[in-house]
Amino acid sequence: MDQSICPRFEKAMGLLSQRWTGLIIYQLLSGPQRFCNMESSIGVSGRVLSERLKDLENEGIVNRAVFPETPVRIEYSLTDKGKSLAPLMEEIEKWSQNWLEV
Amino acid sequence: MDQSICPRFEKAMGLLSQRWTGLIIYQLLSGPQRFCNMESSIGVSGRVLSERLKDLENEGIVNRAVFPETPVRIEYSLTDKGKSLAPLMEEIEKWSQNWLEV
DNA sequence: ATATCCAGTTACTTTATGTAAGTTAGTATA
DNA sequence: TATACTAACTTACATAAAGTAACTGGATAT
Repeated sequence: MDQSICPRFEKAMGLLSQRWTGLIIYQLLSGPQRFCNMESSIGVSGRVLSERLKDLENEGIVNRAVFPETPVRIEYSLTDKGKSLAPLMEEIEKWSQNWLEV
Repeated sequence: MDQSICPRFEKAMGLLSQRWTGLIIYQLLSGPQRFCNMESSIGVSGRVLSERLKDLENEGIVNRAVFPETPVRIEYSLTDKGKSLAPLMEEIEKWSQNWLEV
């Protein structure tokens, strides 16, 4: 294994190539979301969603806000770092529309 | 699980979120590569590299060319569909440079 | 008292990936 | 003739990641 690939690029790929991470970010680009909402709209299991949201929070990509209502409301949203992924998501969208069949 | 996410986008994400797929495409953007070369430059095991290259060939993203030399030379390269991922890779590169530490 | 809701967590199963050795074909070397 | 070397895989086995479904806890509503 030599040094040819930029470590930042590798890290970014490592993030995006985690299963569900891309879809989670994509969903959050349309606004803050609740846990149960993401679970059903993305189709990811609670076990993994919980894990991914923690990772993304640790990476500074996702923010977690607690509203002590009844029942408790917790909103996940994108930080600036997270929002800065919008152009990348648009590229994926464009490519998928130009090159993929349904 | 509702219908909110475009199925093409989901498929694109499904491809990119396979471990190693992004790095394989990224490496191939710099030109045709041989199996043993990718194995060492990316750091992926032969078992998975073989699997990924077959998948990408089936998707029409990668082309496999056999040169009957001794020992045999097999070159993997990107098809037009594969090359069309360049802008997306550039976005990942840009984002990683702006937002990630090494 | 029982049930409901959200946001998770836990235990257990299935799938994906890593590791290291083996295979095949064509030379080259001893 | 026998052994060795190379590239490109494949196979068998071990470990890690993800899926599934049941469960928890606090606050209410029936």
